Amino acid sequence: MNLRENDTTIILEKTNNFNIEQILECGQCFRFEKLGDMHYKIIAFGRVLYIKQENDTIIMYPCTAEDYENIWRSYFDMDRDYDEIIRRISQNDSIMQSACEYAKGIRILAQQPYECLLSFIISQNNNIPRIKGIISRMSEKYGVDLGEGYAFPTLEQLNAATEEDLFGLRMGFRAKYIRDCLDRLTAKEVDIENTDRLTAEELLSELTKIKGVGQKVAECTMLFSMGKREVFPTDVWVKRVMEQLYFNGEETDIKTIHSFARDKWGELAGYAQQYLFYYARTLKIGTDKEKTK
DNA sequence: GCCCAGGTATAAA
DNA sequence: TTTATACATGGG
Repeated sequence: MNLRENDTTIILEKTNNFNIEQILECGQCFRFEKLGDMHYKIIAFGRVLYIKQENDTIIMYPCTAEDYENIWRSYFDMDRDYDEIIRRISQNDSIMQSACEYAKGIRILAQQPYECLLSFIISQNNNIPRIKGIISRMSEKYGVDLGEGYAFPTLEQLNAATEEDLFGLRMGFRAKYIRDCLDRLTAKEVDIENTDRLTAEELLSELTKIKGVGQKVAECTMLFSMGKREVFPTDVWVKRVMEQLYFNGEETDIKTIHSFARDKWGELAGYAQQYLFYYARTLKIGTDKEKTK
């Protein structure tokens, strides 16, 4: 992979396993806007980034070499060998081979834990377009104006909001959960910054102290912002695709799915999960209007 | 109008 | 311990 640059644009050439549409639309983050085919606007780390992809060439702007090295390189997980991951999780597994072939451009982003946690609290029993809307309204009202968008509000900024204020953003019953989360982070009852030394199990019990945070929200937060690649968040789509393809159409439960995934994919289960999620949701696998492609 | 959405808290059995 | 239900909102 070569890298060229000028003042405000970064161009990456010959990238592998990078598809900006799949990366953004696979349900791991919510602060992006589609501008055109393979052309997106992202807000993260208090910045607006435009990104356009043509085959294996990626253009990012405005972006200095320093921005790329300090922020976006790790955000897009550029130093990971995804060929190797796909090889390992799909060996002797024709189902995972299909999912990886379909979604081979996915990368698991390294988001900020605080933003990720709040976003996935909002995500519960909710759909992606509406989740994006709620987070967008929250950012417009409480976040910093970046000129071409609003930053995700900091803990200090959001602390100005009462539960009623949050409810006014049309997040519904999740308002009390967000308020509880903010309170516990402010009181430092829950620490989401220094998590590298904690196991996924330890982090699960830490995060689930927060009201409205159960296993699923905790696992998404761990996978998408804390580098815990072994967790296997299991939502309705993952459950569906697992039941249909791995459990022969039989109904099963989360526990069974988790131990199956841990045995089969081990420390790479998070990647397997994300390929399956995109595969299942995009093709509507396991529903009556399932797409055949 | 109905069903569903990257679930969880709470009550009841 | 497991199972049932409420929860706010809006897209399809």
